[in-house]
Amino acid sequence: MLNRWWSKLKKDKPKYRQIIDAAVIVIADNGYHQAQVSKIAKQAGVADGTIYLYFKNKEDILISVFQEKMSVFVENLQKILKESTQASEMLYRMIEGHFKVLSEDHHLAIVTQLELRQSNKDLRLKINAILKEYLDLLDEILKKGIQDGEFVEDIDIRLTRQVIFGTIDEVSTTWVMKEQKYDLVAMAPSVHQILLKGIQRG
Amino acid sequence: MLNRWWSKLKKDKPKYRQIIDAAVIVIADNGYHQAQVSKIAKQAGVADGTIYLYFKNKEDILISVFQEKMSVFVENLQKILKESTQASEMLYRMIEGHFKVLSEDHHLAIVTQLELRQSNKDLRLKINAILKEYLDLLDEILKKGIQDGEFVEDIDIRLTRQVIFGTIDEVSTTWVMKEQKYDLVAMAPSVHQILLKGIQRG
Amino acid sequence: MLNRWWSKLKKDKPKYRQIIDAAVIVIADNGYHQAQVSKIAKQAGVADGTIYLYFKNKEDILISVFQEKMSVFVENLQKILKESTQASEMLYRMIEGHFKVLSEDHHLAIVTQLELRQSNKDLRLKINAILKEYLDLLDEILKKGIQDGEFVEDIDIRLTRQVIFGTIDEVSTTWVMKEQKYDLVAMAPSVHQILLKGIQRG
Amino acid sequence: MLNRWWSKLKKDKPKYRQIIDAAVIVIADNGYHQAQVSKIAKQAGVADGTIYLYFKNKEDILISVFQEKMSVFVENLQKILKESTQASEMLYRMIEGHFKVLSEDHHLAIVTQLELRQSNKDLRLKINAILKEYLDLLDEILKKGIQDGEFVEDIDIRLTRQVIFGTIDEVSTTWVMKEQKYDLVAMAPSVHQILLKGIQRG
DNA sequence: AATGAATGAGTCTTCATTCAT
DNA sequence: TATGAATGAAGACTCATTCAT
Repeated sequence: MLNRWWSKLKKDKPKYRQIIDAAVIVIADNGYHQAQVSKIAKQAGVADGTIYLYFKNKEDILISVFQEKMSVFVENLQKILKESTQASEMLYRMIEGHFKVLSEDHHLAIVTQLELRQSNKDLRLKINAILKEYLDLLDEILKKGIQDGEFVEDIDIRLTRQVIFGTIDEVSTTWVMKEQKYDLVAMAPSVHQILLKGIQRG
Repeated sequence: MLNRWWSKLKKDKPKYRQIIDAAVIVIADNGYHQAQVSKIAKQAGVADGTIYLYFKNKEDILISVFQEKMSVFVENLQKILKESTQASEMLYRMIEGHFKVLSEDHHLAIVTQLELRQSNKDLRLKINAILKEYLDLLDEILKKGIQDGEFVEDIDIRLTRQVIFGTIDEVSTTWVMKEQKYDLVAMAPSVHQILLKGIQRG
Repeated sequence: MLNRWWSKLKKDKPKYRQIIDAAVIVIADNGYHQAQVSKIAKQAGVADGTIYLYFKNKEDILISVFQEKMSVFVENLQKILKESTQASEMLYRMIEGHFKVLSEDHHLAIVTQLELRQSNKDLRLKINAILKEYLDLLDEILKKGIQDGEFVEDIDIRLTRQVIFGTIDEVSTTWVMKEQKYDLVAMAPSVHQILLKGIQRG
Repeated sequence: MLNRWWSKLKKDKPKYRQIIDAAVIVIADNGYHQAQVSKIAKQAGVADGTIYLYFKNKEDILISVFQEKMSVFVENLQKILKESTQASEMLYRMIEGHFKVLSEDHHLAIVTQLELRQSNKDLRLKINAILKEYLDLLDEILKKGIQDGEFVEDIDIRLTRQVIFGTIDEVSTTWVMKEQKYDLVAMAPSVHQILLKGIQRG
C-alpha cells in the first residue's frame, strides 16, 4: 500500500517543513554564515536538539532546503511541458515561471540566488546534482524545438542550455542584488525574445 | 608628478604582489574556506603579521585579488575596443578574450568562478563594484552596435548586458566544474553566434 | 512472608534482567562511553522511557550491572568456603573460580575489567562498596589460614587482601587487553603458588 | 650539535610544562570528566588557544601528562638498577620508590591511580605503551634475580611481573581511595616481604 | 619593516531524561 | 505499564588579528 493518508516519513511530519521554512527565513534575514542552528531552531519554535531528529547535520538542512524549494521549479516546468505544444512557448513559460516563483517568495529568492552560493564545494556539488533535473527538462524543450523545426538544427544543446540558464540566473541575481526594486516577471518577454532569436529558425 | 621611477605606494612594493599571488594559489588549491591568512603568509614567504602591513584585513586581500585580476579582463577589453571597428567583432573578441584569460590561468579560473563566490554578501557587493568597469565597457559595445545599426534598436541595454555576461559566466563556471577537461576557447564562436543572433538586426 | 511465588519487586520482573543483560552486551560491544541509554533500550527490546521505570538513572543501571554480576563471584566464593576445609585450597579455588567466570563470559570480562573502570569516582566508590562483600570473604580465608597455622601469623590481613586481589585483577585485565588470546584458567596454579608462598608458614 | 643551552623544542618551552602541571592539578581537583580545556588554560594562566600551540588536542595533553610523570618513575627505577647489586634489594627500592613518588605528589597520585583510568580505550592503550618501559625494567630485575640464583628458576616472568605490578597498583589505589590517610611508604617492607617470599629461592 | 607567539570569541552536536498519550 | 518525541545544557577547537620585540 503505497498511498496512505498518514505517513511515518520524516518529510511528511509537520516539524520537517517547519524547520525547512524557518531555515529559509533565517538564512535570508541573517545570511548563510550567520544562520546558526540555534537561530533556525528558535525560528521554527523547536529545541536545538529537535533539529537533529529530522536532519543529519547542518549541511543536511541546507541541502533539503534547496531540494524542497527546487522541486517547485521542477514541478512548475513539468506542468508547462504538459500544457504547451510549442517549444518556443515552453521556453517563454519556463522563464516567466522561474521569475514568478522568485518574485512571490522574496526570502527564497535571496537564499537561492545569493546565500546558498556561499556554501562550500561539497554542498555546491550536491546542489548541482539537484539542479540537474531542472536542466534535463530544459534539454527536452530544446530537443523538441529542434525536432519540430522551430529551432535551428546545428545548435549545441549543452551550450544552449548554459546560455539560457546562465541568462535566467544572472537576471535573477541582479534583480535580487538590486533589492528586488523592479518587476522581475515583466522582464520575461524581453529575455525570451533575445534567447529565442538566438536559436530559432529563419 | 604621476610617473616616478620609485614609489611609496604599497601596491608597488614587491611583497604586495607576492601576497596577492600567494592568495590566488592558496585559494585555488585549498578552497575559499581553507585559505587561512597563515597559509597565504607561508606561501608568500612572509610572516603572518606582515600581511597586515599591506592589507587592512583578510577581506581586503580578497578584494585586492579580484581587483588585480579583474584589471586583466578590463585592459584586455579596452584594447579590443580600440582595435576593432564593428560591435559584433568586439563582442566576439570579448568572449574569446574572456575565455582565453581563464584558460591560461587555471588557478585564476577556479578562484573567480568558484571560490570567490563563497564570500559573504558584503564582499560580493564590493566585487560587483569592481565588475562594473568591465560591464560598462560591454555597455559601450552595445551602444555602438545600436548606433551603427548592427543591433536592433529596441533592446534593453541593461538586460542585454545581463544576458551576455550571464552566458559567459555560466559557460565559464560549467567548464571549471567539469575540471577544465575541454577547450573553453573553442566554444567562443558558438557562444558568440547565439548571443549575436539574439540582438542583431535583420 | 519472604518467599512468594509472585513478586512485586522490580528485580524479579523479566524486563529488569532484560535490561541488565542488554547493558552488558552493549557496553562490551560499544565501550562504556558509547553505551547510550537508547542503545541499551533497543538491545533490550523496550522503549527508552521504560528504562526509567526500572532504574533511577543511567548510573543506576551500571551499578546494578556490577551488583548482579558481582553476585556470581560472591556466590561462587561462598560455595567454595563451604566445600573446602583448608585455607590454601580455598585460595586456589577462589583464583580458579574467578578466572573461570571471566573466561566463560567474554562480555562480562570486558565490562568489569575495562569498561566499567571508565566510570567516574562516584560510581567507582559505589562499585567498591559492592566489592567489599567479596573482599570480606577473602579476609575470612586469610583469618582461617592464620588460625589454622597454615599462614604466617604476622601478616597484615588488609595488605595481604590487596596483594591477592591486585594480582588477580591485574592478571585478569592483562588477559582481557591481550584480547583473551590465551587460557586464563590455566594460569591459576602459578598465580596460586606465588601468592601462597608469600603468606604460608614454614 | 645535539646539546645546546637553548632549544626550540616545544617540550622545553616554559608554557609546555606550565600546561602539564596545570592539567595535573585540574584533573586531580575536578576529576577527569570535569577537566575542561578552558579550566586547564585558566589554571596555567594562558588563553585557551595557547594550549593548541603546544598540544594537538585534549587527548594529547593527557598522554603528555602521563608521559612526563611516568618518566619520574622510570628514571627513579633506572637509578635504582645502577646503584643496587642484589635483585631483592632492587625490588625493595622499586616498591619504596614507587610509593614515595606518589606520597610526595598527592595530585599526581589521584591522577594516575584514579582519574586517568577513566579515559577511553584508545588513550588507555597509549598509556599502556608508555607503561611498558617501566615494566621492562621490572623484567630486568626478575631476570637478574633468576640468573643470580636469588629467585626460583621456574617462575613465569610475565606472570610474576603482573603479580608485582598488580600488587603495587592495588595498594596504591586503595591508599588513594582511602584519601591518603595513612603512610603509604611505611607499607613498602610488608609488600616487599610478601612478594619476595613468593619468588625467592629456598 | 618584519616577526610570530599569543589571544579569545564563537558554534555544532550529543544524549540523559521527561512527560503527554 | 509502556511509549518515544522532544528537550536543552555543555565543550573542544579554529583562526583572524595584535603587539612586544
